[in-house]
Amino acid sequence: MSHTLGIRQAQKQKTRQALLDAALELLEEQSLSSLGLREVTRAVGVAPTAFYRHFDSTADLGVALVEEALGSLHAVIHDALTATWDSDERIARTVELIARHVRAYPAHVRFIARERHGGVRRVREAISEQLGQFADEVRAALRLDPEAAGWTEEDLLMLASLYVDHMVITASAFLTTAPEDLARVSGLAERQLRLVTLGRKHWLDLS
Amino acid sequence: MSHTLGIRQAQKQKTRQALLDAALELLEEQSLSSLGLREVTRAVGVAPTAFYRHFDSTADLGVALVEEALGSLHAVIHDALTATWDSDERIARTVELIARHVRAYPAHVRFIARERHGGVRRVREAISEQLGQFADEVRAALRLDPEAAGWTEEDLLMLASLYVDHMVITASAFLTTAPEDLARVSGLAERQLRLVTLGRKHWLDLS
DNA sequence: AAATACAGAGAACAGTTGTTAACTGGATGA
DNA sequence: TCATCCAGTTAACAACTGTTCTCTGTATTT
Repeated sequence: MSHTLGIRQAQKQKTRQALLDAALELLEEQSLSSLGLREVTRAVGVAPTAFYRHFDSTADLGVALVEEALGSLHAVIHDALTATWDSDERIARTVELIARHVRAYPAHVRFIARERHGGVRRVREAISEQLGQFADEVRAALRLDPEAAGWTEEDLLMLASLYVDHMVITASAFLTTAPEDLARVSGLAERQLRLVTLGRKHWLDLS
Repeated sequence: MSHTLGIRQAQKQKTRQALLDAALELLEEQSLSSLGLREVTRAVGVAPTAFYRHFDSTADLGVALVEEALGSLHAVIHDALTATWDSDERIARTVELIARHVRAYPAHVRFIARERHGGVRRVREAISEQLGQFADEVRAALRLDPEAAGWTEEDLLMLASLYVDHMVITASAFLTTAPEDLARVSGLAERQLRLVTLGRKHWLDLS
């Protein structure tokens, strides 16, 4: 049911995307709070004033980038979690999934890691909301597992948050690791996940 | 053996500290990569050129801030880890220690969380080095525990990294939490630590 | 075919930035 | 006491910033 865009709107979206792409690249070596609107338009090759046709400010652009970087991940996470392998293989595949994603979209990952605690309030809030949503989706997926019997929703969310935070940390670690050390980082992340999973198995032993 | 500084050097250190303090405050609502040298000197009330008597650039100042924020923490961490309470109380006290530190030095904590993945390479590296050192110190402390029998050094470092990362995340969470929700965040962090500790207890069950 | 909407261009604005050079005046050391 | 040092000042620079207003040309609508 996707309505074909007119020439005009199509061109507009193209410029908008060019601005987002240019910004993302410029953000590889600086933070959003130092990104200037002129800098972005210069990189794209349009007049500075054209920026205002798409965004109110660079902060506004940042919020759009959050959507671009995290919006499409919900489906991926859902698939990864509902696949039912045995525990150890599931861990290895999850870490591999993260590694692939970082390789495919390094600039997006860097942006999220950087701006999660960055200097622009609205962007922090947008990221926080998305990650909170991830945690809740993970919690829902964990609920389906037989092992979740006896767990409170609160404790499931506690575990889900641990997983999500660990995912972000791992992604960021992949980003700053030289190619020859990637395997070491993978191994580290896997063992950490295995330890957490072990804790999960014994959570109800006596509480 | 601390040699009394001359009037001259004393005054110099005083302005230097004033620059660091002003910068730290300005950094509460922006990132280091957008912090201008004139901005800092204006806040202190000295001429812009005076800045160069103390730092080459704002990146240089950032590295100094890392030292100020994390340098004094090694001793604190050491004390917290060698104290021998039983496990659950130890966890509660650790989380409480973090909460206190965040309340006492919020700007320092914010700075570290923000610049850990921030836009200035040298500062990222300085933080990474300090956190890596923390992890190694935690590993050494874990080694002393009877429970570490049978553990490889690699696995101990794996666990230590998990603790350090969790500490940073928790500190950052305290920072962005309204006073009435602090208890909830404490509870969450404690349960996560308890789960990790549970995994630790069963790590050698069959590997 | 004519009227309108609107993405982008152009020019100009006041204010900001980092950095250089030459200077001042009080603490320091001979 | 006198020469030296040096933390901080003053003034000036070219370059840059976000934002405003006015204009243009083409796609869209009537």
